[in-house]
Amino acid sequence: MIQTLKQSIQEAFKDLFDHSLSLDEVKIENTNPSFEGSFTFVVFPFLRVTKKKPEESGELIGAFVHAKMNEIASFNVVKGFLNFSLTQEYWLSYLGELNQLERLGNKVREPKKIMVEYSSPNTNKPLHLGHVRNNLLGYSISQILSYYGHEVIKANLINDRGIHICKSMLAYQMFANGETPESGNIKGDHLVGKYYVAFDKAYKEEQAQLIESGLTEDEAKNQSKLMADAREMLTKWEQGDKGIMVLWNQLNNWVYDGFDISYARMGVDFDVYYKESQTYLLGKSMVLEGLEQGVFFKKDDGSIWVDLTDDGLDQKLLLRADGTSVYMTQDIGTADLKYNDYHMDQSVYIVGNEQDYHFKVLKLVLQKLQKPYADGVHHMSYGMVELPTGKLKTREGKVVDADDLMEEMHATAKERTIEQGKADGLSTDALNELYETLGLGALKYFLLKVDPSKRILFNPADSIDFQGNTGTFIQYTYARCSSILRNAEHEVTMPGSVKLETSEIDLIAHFFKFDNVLEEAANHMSPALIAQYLYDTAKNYNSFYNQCSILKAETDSLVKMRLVLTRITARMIETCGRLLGMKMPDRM
RNA sequence: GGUUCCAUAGCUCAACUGGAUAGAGCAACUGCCUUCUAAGCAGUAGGUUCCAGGUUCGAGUCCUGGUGGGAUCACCA
Repeated sequence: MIQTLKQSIQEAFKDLFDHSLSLDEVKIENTNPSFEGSFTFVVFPFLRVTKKKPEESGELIGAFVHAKMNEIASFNVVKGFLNFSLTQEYWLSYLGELNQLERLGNKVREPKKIMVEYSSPNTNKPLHLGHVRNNLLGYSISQILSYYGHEVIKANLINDRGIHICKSMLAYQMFANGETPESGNIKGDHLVGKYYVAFDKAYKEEQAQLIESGLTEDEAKNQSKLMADAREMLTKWEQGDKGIMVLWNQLNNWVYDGFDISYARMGVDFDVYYKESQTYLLGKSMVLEGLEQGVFFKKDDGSIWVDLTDDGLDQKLLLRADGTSVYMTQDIGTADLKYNDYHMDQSVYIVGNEQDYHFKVLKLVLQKLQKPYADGVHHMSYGMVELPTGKLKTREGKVVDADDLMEEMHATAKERTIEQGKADGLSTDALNELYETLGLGALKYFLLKVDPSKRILFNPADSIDFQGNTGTFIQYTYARCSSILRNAEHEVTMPGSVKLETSEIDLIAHFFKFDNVLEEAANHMSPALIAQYLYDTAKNYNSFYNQCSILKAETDSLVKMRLVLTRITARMIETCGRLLGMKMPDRM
């Protein structure tokens, strides 16, 4: 349809102005809602070609296209904007097509194999709100890419080694008295996180004492026994010390058990797990290889660096003087391992924008090593979640815990449902499922509707809304559609000719935009575009619902057509909701 | 200080990548349940798009320079 319109305009230029335009030059936009019409062609850029005033040019082109295409009911020109309205017949036949579709939305023409790495937690503490945004973004982006037709591998890279892990291990040895998740009746990741915080507390006390005894801050840091112990533990770990390995495995397994529960509740999953402990050695060897090839250089103390000053960056450390690896080292190794496993076209990292620099370096390093996958490395950078007091910091207890948050959302959903008197007639199990669907739906929509690149300010004092532009509103609309479809006695098939109201045309025209939205969302990896579209879908439907009677419409044909509208709305909401990882309730 | 991202209604966010009179939600106010789910709908009010220039038919969007904020520039991960 858009294609035909473009061709007609192309012909109009040929005929009227003897000028050939490529189809790419002809841009069709959606008409601004405050004007009449559905599609708009802006003539301003072509005034040099038409050599006429904007209005006159618009009229000429409009008349030409109108005569040529019988889908076009009318056109109007406002200043340099040529607006086309389509006929009722066209919209009806389009609705009929939609009703036949197995699946809503076009697929990508050239599918790619894409790995999406997300979550990537550290095993020294439980997940917090920041991870929740990461998990939801990663999962949703995977869903969108996959639905659009790409082959997607969801990967989770677990940071299971390093000094931070040793800190919680050390504190566990010192303070835990052998506490286990069972004995303490505490989720494994929370148990380990507790000792990570305990380490920080003990460390701060130690520092305060040292400073009190007359040392400067720097001296105090250097003389810290706790930090020295942690470093020693890291060295022992790298040497494979038996006792350390046992402790390490035990704590990590507790954390994994905890994560599994949180992931399951969030509704996210992974196709493959990588662990830093399995990739850092590979990274080291790649760095040494690069050194041999002369891509990197060695400083006098034996540390290995890459010089990126020609690329506008600084020199960057790749391997410490003592030969131990840094963050970059393991990421180089992981990139290689991933590619050897899957040979994907693109490798997407869902990681916060605080690491923009890191990923710039990583990509450059891989390019310098002439890895075939280097160009496919893409950092999907997103904004941090912050509290009114600033960044989330587990060590300082300034954190919104993921499990607590999900539990609160569930509780609030329960409260609201009971308040509304909608909890009657459902079993306890069904109600619990509903609260979970509503609570998590509100949370997911809240985090995903925001442009990923922007940071989110989360104020724990004001709870996440259940009214207005919220997940609940979307779910409510879905439940409303379901209810109507349940009560319908007619078949949901397209009738013959019926007259469409404005609100009905608006809704159909809105469906028309979905292909475009899906493509944009996939190309930009932006669930926010889907969320926005979902909201508009619900908004349009509710407006229609309030203006038009569906089951009691004047004629059977009207009832059928409106049921089709309802069914497609429900499918659209369900489809888009799935792309965001949101479940839809049949009733609420 | 270098690099980089951001600044839109009281608050939280949009604006189809340069298009028409900058739109939603929350909060405030006014209507609408004997009728398919009122967690809804319709409406009122709320704006010098941080400031100053520039580019052009046209700028919240692009360029330059300010102001304010975030991130990063570690032998931390």
